[in-house]
Amino acid sequence: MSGWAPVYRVVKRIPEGRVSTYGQVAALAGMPRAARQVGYALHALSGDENVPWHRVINAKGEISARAERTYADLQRSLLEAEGVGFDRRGRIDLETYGWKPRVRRK
DNA sequence: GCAGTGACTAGTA
DNA sequence: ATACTAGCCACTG
Repeated sequence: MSGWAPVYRVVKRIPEGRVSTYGQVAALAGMPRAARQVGYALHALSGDENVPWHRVINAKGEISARAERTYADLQRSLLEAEGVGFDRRGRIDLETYGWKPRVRRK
């Protein structure tokens, strides 16, 4: 166990049907420049933890790709089950977005 | 302690 | 809009 408790606490605070970004979580956890570490922390999650890791996405409003694509698909399924909508490009719909993405959509 | 790595971001071309 | 680059910071070997 490492010092990721603040990160997990913040992630647990994300309401159902909403999403947050790595950078936002990092900032709220007190490590504004450690967005990458947030991803690492979630990856290190055993799964038994009660952490809604699927509500954390990148600044573009998309699900970040990782080694195994199956987990990305699972994340999308979990979000859709909570009522989070996706557009054709795989972006989260602004309706369910907690804040605006940094990049403009087409 | 140094080098490589990654579920990130912001900037530039 | 996409592709590449440079910072970023904690973990691993």
